[in-house]
Amino acid sequence: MSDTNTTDNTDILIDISTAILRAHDGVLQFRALDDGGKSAKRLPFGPFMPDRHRTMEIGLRQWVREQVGVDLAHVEQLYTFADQGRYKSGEGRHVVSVGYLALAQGRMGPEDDAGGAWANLYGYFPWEDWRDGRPDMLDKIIMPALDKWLAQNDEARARVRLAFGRDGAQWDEEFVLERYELLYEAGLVEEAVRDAPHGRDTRARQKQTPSPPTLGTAMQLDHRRISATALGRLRSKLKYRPVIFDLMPDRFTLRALQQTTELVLGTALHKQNFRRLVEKSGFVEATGETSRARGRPAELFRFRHGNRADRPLAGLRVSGGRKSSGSK
Amino acid sequence: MSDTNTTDNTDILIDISTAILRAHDGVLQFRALDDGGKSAKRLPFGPFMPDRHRTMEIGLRQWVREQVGVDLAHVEQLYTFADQGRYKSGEGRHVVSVGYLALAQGRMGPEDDAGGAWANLYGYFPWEDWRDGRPDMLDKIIMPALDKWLAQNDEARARVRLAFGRDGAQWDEEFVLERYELLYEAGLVEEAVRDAPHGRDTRARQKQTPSPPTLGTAMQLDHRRISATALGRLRSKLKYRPVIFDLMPDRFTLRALQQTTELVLGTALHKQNFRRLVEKSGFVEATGETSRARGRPAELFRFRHGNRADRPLAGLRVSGGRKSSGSK
DNA sequence: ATAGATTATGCTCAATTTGAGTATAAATAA
DNA sequence: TTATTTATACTCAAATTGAGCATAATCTAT
Repeated sequence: MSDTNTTDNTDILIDISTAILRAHDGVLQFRALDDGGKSAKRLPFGPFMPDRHRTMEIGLRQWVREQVGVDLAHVEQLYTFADQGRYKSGEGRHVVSVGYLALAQGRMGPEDDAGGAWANLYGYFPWEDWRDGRPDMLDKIIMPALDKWLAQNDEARARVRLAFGRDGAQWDEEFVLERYELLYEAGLVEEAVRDAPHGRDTRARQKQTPSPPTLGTAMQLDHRRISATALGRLRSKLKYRPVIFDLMPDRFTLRALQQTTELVLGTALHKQNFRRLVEKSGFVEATGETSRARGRPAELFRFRHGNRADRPLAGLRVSGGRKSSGSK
Repeated sequence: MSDTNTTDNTDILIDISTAILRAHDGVLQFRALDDGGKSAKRLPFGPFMPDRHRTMEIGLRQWVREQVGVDLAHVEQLYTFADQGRYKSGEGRHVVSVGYLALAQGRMGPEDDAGGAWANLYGYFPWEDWRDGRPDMLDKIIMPALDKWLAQNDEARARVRLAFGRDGAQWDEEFVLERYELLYEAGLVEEAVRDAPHGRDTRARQKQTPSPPTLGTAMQLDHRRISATALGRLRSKLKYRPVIFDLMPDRFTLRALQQTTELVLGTALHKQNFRRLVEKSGFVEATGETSRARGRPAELFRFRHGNRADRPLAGLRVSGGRKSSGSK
C-alpha cells in the first residue's frame, strides 16, 4: 500500500513444514526424515505453490503424503516465521516458513516406518519432560548457563523468569517455544551457532559458553523451532479442546488416556482424579469390553463424538497437582 | 523439496494486515481506514518486504505508523490465510495474507483520529454482542438463513451446531471466526458475493438467499475475516493471560475493568463476583485514589506488573454466569 | 492353591472455588 | 432530605478440586 515502489523486493518463497506427533508406546514421537548422510533430522516440508495448492493445507498434505506417506487427522496451522537469519535455504530468495501441527494415532500400518521413521520428541527437548520430576539438567546446566548469559544481557531477565519459572514464578508447561527461543538467543542450542557463524554476538557467545551447546538435539532449518511451537500449542489446546482423543486409538483404557495426556503435558497426574475428570467430562463412553494386561483388567472406552451432547466442548482441565511428581 | 520443478510458480506477495483494537467509551473499536470514495473500510496493511523488514512485525509497525500513526503496545500474530479467491488484489500475483492483532489504550492523543478514525467493531459483527442478551437477529435472520443453506449443504450441520450453539450445544463466544466463515460460506455476508461473482455455487446462493446478505458491514479484502480472528483470539486469550490490562489506561476502577472485559467478551458479568475474581488474582493493586462519577466514588487500581509475583500468569477466568444476561 | 504384585475402580473428606444473592456505604441529583 | 446511583462487604449453598484410603480383579511366583 501507499508508497510501495516496484524496486522493492517482495518476492518470497513460502515453505510449509509439519510437525506430525503421535503417542506411541509411552513415547511422544514426531515423524522425522533423515536425508541420508546429513546428521540433523527434519520435518516433512515443501514449498507452497499457489498454482497447484488452492490452500496451504492442501500443499501440506501433498508434501506429507509424498515424503512420509501418512494420512493426517487433525491439522492446525501454528505460526508463520519470517525473521531473516533463522532459515538458511541458501538460494538467495527470502524464505518464509509456515509451521503446522498434525496429530496421528498411536498405532499405524507397518509401512509408515520406512525412511526416517518416528523419533522421540523429548530427545530434542529434554528439559520439557517433568514426568519424573524436575529434570536435573535444568539446575545443573541450563540455569547456570542462562545466568551467565543474563549477566551480559539483562533485558532478558523478565522473560527468563517467566519462561523458566524462576524467582518465585511458576513453571508453565505451555511456554515451550519461549524457552526454546531463549535458549537459542543465549546460544545454548546448536541451531544458534549454526545460523550465525559470523552473526552479531558471536564474540559474546564464545566468551559466555565454555561448554559447547548440547541441549537436546538439533534439527534442520527452523524445524526444532516449529516443533517447539507444536508442543506448546498441543499442551495448551489439551486444556480447552478435546484434542487428546486424536492421539488415541479407537478404544482405550483410562490409563492409556492418562499416560498420553501425561506424555504430552510432560507432567504426572493424579490417577483417581484424572478418572473422575474424564468420566464427568462426558467425552468418553464405556464399551463394555475390557483390556487384559498385568493387573486388574480395565474397561475400554471410546470417544463420544459430541454430536448430540450439550457440554461446552471443553478440554481436560487437568491441573497438575500441587507437589512435584504426582502419585504414579 | 523432492520433485519441485522450477516451472512451478512459487512467487508470492505477502500482505500484513493489523486489527488494532481498543475499548473506548464503552465501545469496542478498531482502527479503520477509508480510502476516499470506496465504501468499505479497511485495516492498515502493506506488503512484507524482506529487504526492508527484518521481521514481519517490523514491517507491520512500519505500515501502521505510516498509515494511522498509532504506537502499538501488545502485538500478536493471528493467522496466515492463503486460500485463493478470498483476496482479490487483482495484480495477478498470488497474495498470502498474514493477520495481526494489536491492542491500544482507550484514551489516546487527539491527532490519531485523522483520516478514518476508529469504528465500532460490533457494527461488523452484530451477532457477537450478547451484553443485553441474545441478539434478536440470530433467531430472526441468521438461523433461518443458515437452515435454508443447510438444506442443500448438510455436511456443514455439525459445524453450524458447534459454532452457533444449536441443538443443545452452547454458544461459545470464542468461535468468532468459525461463525464468520460459516456465514461467508452460506453467502450471508457481502464479502461472499463480492469474492465470487462467477464462483462455483452462485446459482445455489441466488436460489437460497431471497433477502440480500446484509449481516453486519463488509470490509475490504479479507479484513473482516482477520478482524473476526482478532476478536476470537482476544476473547480466548483474556481467560488465560492478563491481556485485558493492555486495553486499560494507567489507572482504572474495577467497574471500568469489568466493562472492558464485558465489551471484549460480548457478555455481561456478575459484578460482585468479578470484583472478587480480580482482587484475588493479584493482578491489581489499589492506588489510594478514587474516581468521582455518579454514585459512590470508586477506588482506582493499577496493574501490578507481575515482576516479583508468584502467581501463574493466568487471565481472568471469567465464566459468564448461568443465565442469559447477568446482573447489570 | 496361595501369597504377593499389580492395576483398576470406588469412595471419603476437607479446602477452595463458584454462582447468586442480600446488605450496607458513599456519593450525586431532585 | 429523599431518591438514585454506584461501590463494596458479606453470606451461603453448590460444585469442584486435591489428596488419600480402601477394595476389587487380575497375573506371577512359589
